This record gives sequence, structure tokens and C-alpha cells, in this order.
Amino acid sequence: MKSYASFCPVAKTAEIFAERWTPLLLRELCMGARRFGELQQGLPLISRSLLAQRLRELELAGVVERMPLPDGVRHEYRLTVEGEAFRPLIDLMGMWGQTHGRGRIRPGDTDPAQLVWGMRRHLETAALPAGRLVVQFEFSGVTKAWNAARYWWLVLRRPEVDVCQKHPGYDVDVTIAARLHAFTLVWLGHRGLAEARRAGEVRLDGPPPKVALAREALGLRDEPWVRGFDFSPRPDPFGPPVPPA
Amino acid sequence: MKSYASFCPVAKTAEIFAERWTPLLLRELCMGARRFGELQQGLPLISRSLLAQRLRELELAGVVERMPLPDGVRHEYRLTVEGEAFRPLIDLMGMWGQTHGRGRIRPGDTDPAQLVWGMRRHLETAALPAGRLVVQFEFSGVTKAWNAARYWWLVLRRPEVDVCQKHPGYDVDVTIAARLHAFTLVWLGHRGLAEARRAGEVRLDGPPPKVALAREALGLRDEPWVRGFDFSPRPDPFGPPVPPA
DNA sequence: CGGTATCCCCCGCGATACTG
DNA sequence: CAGTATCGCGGGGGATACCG
Repeated sequence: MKSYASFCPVAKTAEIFAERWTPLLLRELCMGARRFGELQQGLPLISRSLLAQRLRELELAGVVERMPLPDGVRHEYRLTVEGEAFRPLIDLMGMWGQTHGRGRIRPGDTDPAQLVWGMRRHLETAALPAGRLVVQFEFSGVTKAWNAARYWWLVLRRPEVDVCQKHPGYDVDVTIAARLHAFTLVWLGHRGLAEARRAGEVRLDGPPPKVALAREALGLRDEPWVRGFDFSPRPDPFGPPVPPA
Repeated sequence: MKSYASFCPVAKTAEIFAERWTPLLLRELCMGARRFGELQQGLPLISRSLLAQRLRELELAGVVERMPLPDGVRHEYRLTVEGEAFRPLIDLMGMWGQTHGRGRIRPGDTDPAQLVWGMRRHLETAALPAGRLVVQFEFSGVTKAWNAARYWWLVLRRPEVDVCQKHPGYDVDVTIAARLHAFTLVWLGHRGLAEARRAGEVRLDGPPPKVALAREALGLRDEPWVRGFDFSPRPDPFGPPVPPA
């Protein structure tokens, strides 16, 4: 949190907000991440020391509140009111990225885990099928050495999405076999599914009605579009199951 | 422009936007600064090499366009369409700073030159007096060694504001003698003028009607408020005089 | 003035080890 | 697991020189 030695409101905000990793850390907190491990999972490449340092800085800045958990060891981190006020900035950064970041995503930016967990986080629960739908992913062209598992499963059943790294036991309804980079762009809306299929980079296999359900649930459109992302809180993926409303 | 190795739209935007100095540089470009020297004046503490580097990075990112000037030596820098799209982000950062940055401004953040030039940039031309109004500033409590001139003059005459470091020749209408830090907070709206006067940290001397005009023109209110700042382009302060409309 | 090239220092950050 | 403390390296960035 190095000072700009300026009273300009933009500079004062930049001192807090525009440090390395901070916007992404705030994104995680905006989405409801509370524990150190959760935050680290959302920021796969940050080192623990740096994460701890950033959290300390944000606490000092009055943006994050850190409360001891009953176990006396762990803590809970949450945004203060001032921190919550960064949410519109995160939203706007997401929009800039979605409209002007097209063409900036290199293969090295993609990673199956981020992608699948990101889908879980951002899927519209309303668009999920009422019955269970199991989608299996087989990614090719995975460049990152770490966490490069090629097979993933998504179990969709309104209003929940489960992510699995092992076959979930249920029968697979739809198999998506795709180049990781291509499918990531389709997910983001930067490429149309139709074009990616024509190029042979994405395949959806399964009974047509199921495939249609999966496309609807995942928001995979034939033509490119600007997918909006919502950064409001999600239920803790590792917390206790939410009681049915 | 270090990568986060992530396809997340927020991360992609952060790679470009959330680097040190970049938000402030974009603020300057948003306000219409075009030449290297102008940019450097708006970012007093940046080194020339770093400014050049940032401009190069932003050009590479397609955010800034760099065009040679006829003299074959200098260049003109301006925002591309993608760069223009950062304006809402700058505005929002300004708002965050104005509403949540109160109390974060330390005496070391203040500087007479920044303050006076900032007033020139952000004054509402509509609120300026029709006739000429000359305001003299005498700052005390200036901590910065460099560019610490204590005396400044503002010549207000709708729709123009002139900044002088020497007595402009015209008779002075209003003299503002103030502690730099206190007056900066009053200007920002973080402190009320009434309270600052009571504390003896700001004095306005001159015929009451003129003082009232100056207060109106400068937006100095008795009670604290959230002053909004506009970052849309201003006429070049060193360019040719604008022909009267 | 408006930059570019070079040098070099400092500190930001990663790696590692340690603790409850 | 959830951090804290320490060490050591690399590169980000300041200072300077130089050029058109």
C-alpha cells in the first residue's frame, strides 16, 4: 500500500485498490469467500505470505474485518461497509474485461479447475434443469502443469451445482470434449459455440434433448455474446448444505 | 503489466488497469492531457522513465494511441476507444475516494501546486463570476520541500480560470490565508468551511460580497459535503486560447 | 523540452521452516 | 489447516547520462 502522496480521490482509492492481487482478492470477498483457504483457492497463484500481507493491509485500511473463529486458530474475513463499496468497481472491471478483454486471453491463462469452479460460481441457478443432469468434461490442450486434471464432472440439479474430479457415480448425460482454450472462450461468450464446433475444437455428445438442456444451463450460445458475470455472494462450496427453502 | 495467468475478466482488466500509476495516468488522459510534459505535471512524483514505460505498455495494450507530432520529436498521446471505456472506472474510483477516503488524507499528501491546479481543473465554469475576481492564496503548514511556493493567485472570469505563481497585476479581491492541509479538506468537502474558520485554520479576507462570490465560485461550503469531481476533458492549460464562442 | 538507454539499489515477493 | 517469521533473489523503478 504505497502512497502516491496526493490528496486526489482517485489516487487515494488507487493506493488501496490498485495494488497487485487486491482487485482479485476483493472479487473473492465480494463473492462471499470468508476463510483463508477459500481465498487462496480463488487466487491460485498467490503465495500465502502475500495473501496474509494483503489481508493485513486491507484490514488496516478498514476495508476488511478479521474476526477470530471459535477454534481460536482460524479467522473469518469479511468486507466492511467501506469494502462493500468496492463492489461496483469489481463489477465494472468485469464488464470492461468482458467487452474489451476479448482477444487478450492466451492459452496460458486457462486452467480446468478455474474454469469448472468458475462455472459453478457463476451459473444462473434459475437456468438449471429441475432433474439431475450430469455433464462430463474432457479437456485437451491443457498447458498448465499443476492441477491439470483433464476430466471433470458437473452435476446440475436446480438449484445446485456439484463439481467432481472423479466420476460422480451417476450416469453421464452429456460429454463435452473440447480444447480448453476454445471452450473457455465459448464459456465467456467471446466465441460462438457454432463456430467452435465447426472448427472441431468443441464437441457435445449425448442425446439431443440432454445436450440442449446442458447448453441452456451452461449458457453456451451459438453466437458470440457478452456474458454478464454476477459477483454477489454464493453459498460456501465447502460449508454445510443449505437447507431447502 | 504482469499477468495473473487467469481468464477471469476482472483479472484481465486488473492486468492493464491496476498497475502502479496507471489509474492516475488514465485520469490525466481522461481529462484531456495529451503531451508527455502535461502528463508528467499531473503525476508529479513519477519518474520520466516509468511514465514512458507505462505509456508504452498502455499503447501495447491498445488503450493509448501514440501519434508523432509534426516537429518529428514529440508525440501526442490519447485514449483509444478501449481506453475511453476506463472512464467510468476512474469516475467510480473518484467517488469511492470522496465518500470513503475521508480521514485518509495526511498532511504529506497535500501540495499547493496540485491543489491550485486541481481547483483550476475542476471548477464549475458556470459558477464563475461574470466579472474578474482575483483570489490570493497564502498557505501555511506546507510540508513538501519541492514546489512549496506558498503564494498563488487565481484569476476567475467566466468561463476561464488562470493560475499564477506571481502577483497577476490586477488588484486582489479576496485573500485566503489557510493551513494547506485544512484548506485542502475544505476544498474536497471533507471539512466544513465554518468549522475550519472557527478553528482558525482558514481565513477569507476581503469585502463580504467578493468573499461570497469567491466561496460560490470555489464551492467552499460551510458544512461538509461530498463534492463530485468531473474527469471529462478540459482545454489544454498551455494551449492556444480558446476563441470566444 | 521529450524522450531513450544504462546502471544499480532496494524491497516486493516467493520459498521455506516453524507453530498451534 | 491457518497462519507467522525469516531469508534471499529478481526485477521494478529511481537517478543519471545522453540525444534530437
